Amino acid sequence: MALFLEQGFEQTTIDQIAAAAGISRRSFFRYFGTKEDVVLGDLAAQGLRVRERLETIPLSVAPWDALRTVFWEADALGQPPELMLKIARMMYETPSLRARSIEKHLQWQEMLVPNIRRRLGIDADDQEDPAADAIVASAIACLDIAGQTWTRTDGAADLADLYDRAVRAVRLRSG
Amino acid sequence: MALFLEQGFEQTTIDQIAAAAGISRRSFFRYFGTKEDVVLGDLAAQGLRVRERLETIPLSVAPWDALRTVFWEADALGQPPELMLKIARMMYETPSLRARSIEKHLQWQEMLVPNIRRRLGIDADDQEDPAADAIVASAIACLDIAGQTWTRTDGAADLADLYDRAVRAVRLRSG
DNA sequence: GCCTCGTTGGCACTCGATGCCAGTCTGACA
DNA sequence: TGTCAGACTGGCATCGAGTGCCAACGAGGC
Repeated sequence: MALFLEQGFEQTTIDQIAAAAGISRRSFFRYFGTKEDVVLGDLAAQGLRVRERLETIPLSVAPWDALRTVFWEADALGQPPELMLKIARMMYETPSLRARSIEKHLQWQEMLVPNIRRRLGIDADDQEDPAADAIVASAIACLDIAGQTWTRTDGAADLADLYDRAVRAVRLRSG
Repeated sequence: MALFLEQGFEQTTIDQIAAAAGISRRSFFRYFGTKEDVVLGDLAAQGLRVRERLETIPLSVAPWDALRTVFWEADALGQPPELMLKIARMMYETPSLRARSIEKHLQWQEMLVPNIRRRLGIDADDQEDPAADAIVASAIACLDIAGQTWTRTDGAADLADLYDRAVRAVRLRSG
């Protein structure tokens, strides 16, 4: 990660990473399927945690409220904000990273939709209703936008607050 | 495209495409920056058209209504549905294609947000308001979900109708 | 001491993508 | 008609990501 931040993601080769980590190039690919996974590896595991947490929330809670809750509990940044900001900025500026992160978020989608479908009372074998998918996709989009805005303001604004404002804008009748 | 549909996107090499097109491998990369561009090349141009069309819609029209209008006018499929279905299915099933298509849609985002900001009356130099970004991102997410649902139902449902249902689900107060 | 299994590293290879250079074609111009 | 510029093309070399295969090493069980 230090190498990435120092000289850029695309400019850093696997050879450099392997050398810095004291392992062989071949071993690197045993731990990380792709170069992007070094940065985005947590996202997959985080998705699992979000899903598990979502299951514990009563089905009576409306989709948007339930999603809002689980997003921020599973967040658990744990890293110093200054570092997070640098990583986030790299993510938003590197096309391949950005694409992969969205791809990972699509996996979140698959993990969360079944629960949201139940929440909406949609038949399990109804393939045609886009409601649950749309809500989850929009919620994740808002999460993404919140992060993007957060980086744009150099971390000045509060992430959760930005998310709320994003959701409000999307769902406001006057929009 | 025939090669892709026949043997799959990833299984098709540039050499095969070049040979089939009667050009050299090197020339291929002069026409298409990447292999994905063969499938997704239109998306970029389509984005430009969407933006231009959006500019012609009075600022008094609300964001969601304006976006809905421009999405379907710039659609212009023009292809037989059976073929579109196969291509769409390939797009949703091939990770690299899916990632690139999302990347292209992110470019749409950048193109459309300024107009939506004006529509919402947001100051041009207000970096912190996520409203316009959130609306555009959600709308594009709904478009994506509509397409995905459309493929899942083998093209049975109407695409525009699916989009409307997706948006309605997202914006419904009871969600 | 032997055998097994998991981890590792090296090697070769495929494939996407890029830079460089030389050849070809066309159209303008004297 | 000869020539010159510029666009298009192909071939070549190269880089970097990612994969398959096999041999070597080391820890632990029997």
